Amino acid sequence: MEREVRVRFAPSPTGPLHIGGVRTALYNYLLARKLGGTMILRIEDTDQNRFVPGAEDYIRESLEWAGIELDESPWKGGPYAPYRQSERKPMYMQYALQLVESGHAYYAFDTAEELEEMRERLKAAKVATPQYNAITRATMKNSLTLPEDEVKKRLASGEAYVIRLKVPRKEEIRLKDMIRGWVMVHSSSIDDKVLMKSDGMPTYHLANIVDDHLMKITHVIRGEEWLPSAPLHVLLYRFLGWEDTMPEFAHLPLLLKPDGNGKLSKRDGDKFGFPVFPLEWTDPITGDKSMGYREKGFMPEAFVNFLAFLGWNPGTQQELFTMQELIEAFTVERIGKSGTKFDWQKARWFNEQYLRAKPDEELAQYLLKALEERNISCSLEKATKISGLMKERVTLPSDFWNEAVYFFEAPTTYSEKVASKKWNSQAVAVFTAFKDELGGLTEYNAESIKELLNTILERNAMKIGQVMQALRLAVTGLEAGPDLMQIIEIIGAAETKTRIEHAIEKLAPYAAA
RNA sequence: GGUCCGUUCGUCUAGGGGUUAGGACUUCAGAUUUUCAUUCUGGCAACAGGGGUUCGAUUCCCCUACGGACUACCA
Repeated sequence: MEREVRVRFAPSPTGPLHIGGVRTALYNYLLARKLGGTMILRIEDTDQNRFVPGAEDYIRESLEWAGIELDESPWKGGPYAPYRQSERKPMYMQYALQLVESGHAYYAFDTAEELEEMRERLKAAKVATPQYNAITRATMKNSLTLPEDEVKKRLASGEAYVIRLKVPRKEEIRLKDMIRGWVMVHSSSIDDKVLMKSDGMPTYHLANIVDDHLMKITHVIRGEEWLPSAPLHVLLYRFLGWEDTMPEFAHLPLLLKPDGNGKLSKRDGDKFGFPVFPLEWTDPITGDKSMGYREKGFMPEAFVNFLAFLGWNPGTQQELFTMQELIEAFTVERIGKSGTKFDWQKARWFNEQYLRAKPDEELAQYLLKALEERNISCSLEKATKISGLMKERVTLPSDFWNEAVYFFEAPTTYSEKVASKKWNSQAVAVFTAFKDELGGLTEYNAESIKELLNTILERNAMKIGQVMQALRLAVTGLEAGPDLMQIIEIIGAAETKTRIEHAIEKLAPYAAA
């Protein structure tokens, strides 16, 4: 009984998709592609109260950016459309009614106050888990306790009601999870979950089973937070008569906070100083901004590679994977069982690796963009050269500008440390000759510049190590950076001359000392 | 509280009845370099605890501890 593999990612549009969600989507995608199956996205918007404008677009854009392709989705359509549960609303009631008719569900008329009262009562009676279940339902207002004609009357009068699942009192429910193996839960620990809400919408529990069945889903990969309700879902498949085509389940370990307490949440981004969302998000109500990996300058390939390794590994020493390689290497069996703490350092490391693998000319685009924003003109050739010099020392694309400002702007301040240690009259003598002769070079490049410097040093009976730091100081104002001769080549003879002259003037007190 | 899930270096993890318990990130030291970074070499660093089973347990079983999730007419 080999069915065509169909997996789905089913987020609800209640806010920005967080990286845990992206990882879930990624694993679904990897499995689908690995097995030649279909990747489906379904929007779970059965809670109208929690709808957040823009969230759906955010989900689409995030997945697109990450390179997770959808074969069927609300935006693309597909053979099982619609792919928004709100648009599928008319489909659910019949299944709920089917369950009522077969005796596996019932109508309940209890008000919110009555439910609250019941819970309070049970709590007072020291019941461990106050819930609407096989025992307590006998004391509530539902079609199990009310006379039949009373129920009909209430229904006919349009009174608000919900449909609840009639969970068996004593039954061992077994569930096979691809990651955890057999999980056993007793039905007495599950309450009579609401299937249809009083607003006519199904709850997640009903909707996801109905849709997964109708959409012929074969594998459900979702977060571990769903594990406790998975037995309930098994029950639903059974009562609906769909047990033989029930999908396989895989519950992913959670993404945890770096300090090891609880799952990674929205607020952690600000707290720890790294993004927890793929894209920047502005809360439509509060206007609060949350940073995103894309805006931070992460490359989608690095982001995906890093995410894939949060809870999964190929079992080899290889760490850098393209999406295609991930697809080939991915297996559910190699997903870990335990929660994974988020490691920002490692995330940065992945981005560095990807950055360094890029050709200089491509990296130059980041620099060019930063320059454009500041109205500084620069040729592609020059930007490419600078990028090549900088690539070993950047983590994020923004570093290209941050670390290379001195290529475009003369220093206004000088490192005090180097000035006091290395700036002296002998060095100044060398630089004075150096800057004057620089313009006379027939061939102007890093090599000839170095040659010139060496010649002058020889004349003064000095060694290169005695002046390099000071020269760097004069040209860049800094104490560290890439090869200085290359910098001087890129900056040009005239500009270098000006900078040295300026430095000699400004640093005169040090030379005198 | 109850139910369920989990626990190998600080972090991500490999491994699996007998191993010097391996790698990566971080960190430290050395080498190279005009500096810093890179690179290279090397170092520190782990099987939560207690019982079993076994000739032998980090690995299998149980208990404890700790961590986490869930416990809504939210997903």
